[in-house]
Amino acid sequence: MESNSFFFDPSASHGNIFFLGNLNPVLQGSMMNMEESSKRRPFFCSPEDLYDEDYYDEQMPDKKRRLTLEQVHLLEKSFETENKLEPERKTQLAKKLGLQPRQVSVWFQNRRARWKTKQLERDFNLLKSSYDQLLSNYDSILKDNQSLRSEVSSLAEKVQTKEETAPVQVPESNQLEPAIKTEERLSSGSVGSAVLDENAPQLLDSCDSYFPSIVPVHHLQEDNNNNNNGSSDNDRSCFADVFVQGGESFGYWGWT
DNA sequence: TTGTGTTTTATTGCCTCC
DNA sequence: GGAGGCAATAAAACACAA
Repeated sequence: MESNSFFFDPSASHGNIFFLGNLNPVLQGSMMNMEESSKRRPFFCSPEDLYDEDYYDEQMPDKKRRLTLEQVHLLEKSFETENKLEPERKTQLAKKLGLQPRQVSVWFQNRRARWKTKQLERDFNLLKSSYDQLLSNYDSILKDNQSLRSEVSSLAEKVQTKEETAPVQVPESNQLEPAIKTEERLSSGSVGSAVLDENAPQLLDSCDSYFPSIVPVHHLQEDNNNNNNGSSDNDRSCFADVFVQGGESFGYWGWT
């Protein structure tokens, strides 16, 4: 079994017992009733007594004993400087704390495990907040997209009305083509966009998305198909065709 | 006081490195 | 093959509500 000496804190100012706020019932009992305990054994009168393993074996066989605050504090400090324990430091610490080297290495082992858990927790929270941020950006883009769409269709309506009431006079040879192009360009829901000109970023007929992790690719493909039919009202589908220039996306978050 | 959930100490078994 | 690390787990110690 491990050392039974840890109630002794060599660095404590009193030079013997380091009293904890949370002592186990056995110890608390012995402290509450000093007279009784002193009958059994002189109450930790010297460090040597504390190393008397036979005594502990009698009193608390195979019981786990918690480290004192002071011991933990020192171990924590040591852990801060280096979370791995080389043999020399282990023996030094063990000596200083009155622990078995094995106890020190076990403590470091457990401490690393705790640190890892905490780290995972932190990473999770970080990822979650980043995800939430993306989601809220996504929502606002959806809204923008929706309002732009309605703007486009209202403009298209206006243009159409204007053309019906006052047909544009064009040379005979070119009369048909521009009219068709206008229709095409202004028709909503297609992959192309009426609000984009040649110099504007072009839409890619692909599944590229700002949100690869949010919008599944197969979903985007379906949406694109719908778009090509010119009948989709799905906002996601519009978003799937995020503006892309030269094969690189650009957008809210400035990534390329 | 007791039941229950959490934390801490310790063990075991497996893996990697030298 | 031994030493040391890690994950999983046990069990004691502890906190706290009812």
